[in-house]
Amino acid sequence: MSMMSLRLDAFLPYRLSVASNAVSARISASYRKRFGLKVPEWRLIAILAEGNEMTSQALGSAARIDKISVSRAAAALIARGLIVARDNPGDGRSHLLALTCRGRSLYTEIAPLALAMEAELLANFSAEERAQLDALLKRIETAAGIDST
Amino acid sequence: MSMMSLRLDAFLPYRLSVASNAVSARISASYRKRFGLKVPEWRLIAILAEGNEMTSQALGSAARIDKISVSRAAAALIARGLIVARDNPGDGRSHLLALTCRGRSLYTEIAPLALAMEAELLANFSAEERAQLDALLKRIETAAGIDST
DNA sequence: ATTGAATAGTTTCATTTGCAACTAAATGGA
DNA sequence: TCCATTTAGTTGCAAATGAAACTATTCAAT
Repeated sequence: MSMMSLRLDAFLPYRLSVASNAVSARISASYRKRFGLKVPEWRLIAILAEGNEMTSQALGSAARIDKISVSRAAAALIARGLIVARDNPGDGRSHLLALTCRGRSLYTEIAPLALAMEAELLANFSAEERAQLDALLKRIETAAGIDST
Repeated sequence: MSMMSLRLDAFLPYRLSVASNAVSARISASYRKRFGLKVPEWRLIAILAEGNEMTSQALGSAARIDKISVSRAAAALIARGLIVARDNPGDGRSHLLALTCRGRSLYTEIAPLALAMEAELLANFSAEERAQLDALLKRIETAAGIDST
């Protein structure tokens, strides 16, 4: 039988891309419009808000953003006074980046909004289903190899 | 309690984007390298292979690609002789697009490869888990609104 | 029929992105 | 110590993408 059936509709990369784009279009458009933040900028802020100052590299690996995008996103955030860079005492090539007060305060504005939008999206999902989805996505990532720098 | 915890790591848009990018990086890089096809081009071929000739619009809505990208992808495929356009007898503004022999033969080369890569990715998933993942992704799409034109 | 609004598709232009080359600092040997 | 190599991060340039304007055709209403 030479008839292999590839229905695009049932093809994982397609499914994932469509779902991801649909979600992203909704949510990222919102913090883009309201706060002028692009996705990488928002991610950097979110990561910095979770902990302390860190280098571009650490930031990029935590937020899964390549170094070029980190560089550009950081430059934009610094220009807006949302983060600051200080020399890294341990390595003269890099800086340590941290949220400013304004950055942190922006974060405390966005985060609840982002969570609310996520909650709305997942309104019809039981806790178990959410956990399943999360677990399945993590397994997919692992299977695909964690290279998406 | 004013402490809302948004761990980027557990944030659905982030999770989806990372998973989608990881999968896409793997698979789309492969048919890009081997066949010189970009994602939209591959999608058009896959949709056309499923059925008969159709207009750009129908194609775009089936493949979830906006009309600009359809236009460009179709132009590229026509230039390579993988699809043909003929006047749409029913509407002078549009064309009917269909695979050429070469296009179909390219498809029969790629499709098994694509399915094999998908299978590899899902190797550790039971049939039930695959079905779950698929169903959950579809529900997410629906919840996010089917606008990702 | 004729005109005004809507639709299919393309093109142009501005923005975004990604790669490769670059600077600067650190590391690891001879 | 000095040189070669690696690593951190930035920048310049080319390709990709997206929004808005544009052309051509159809549709709807008079």
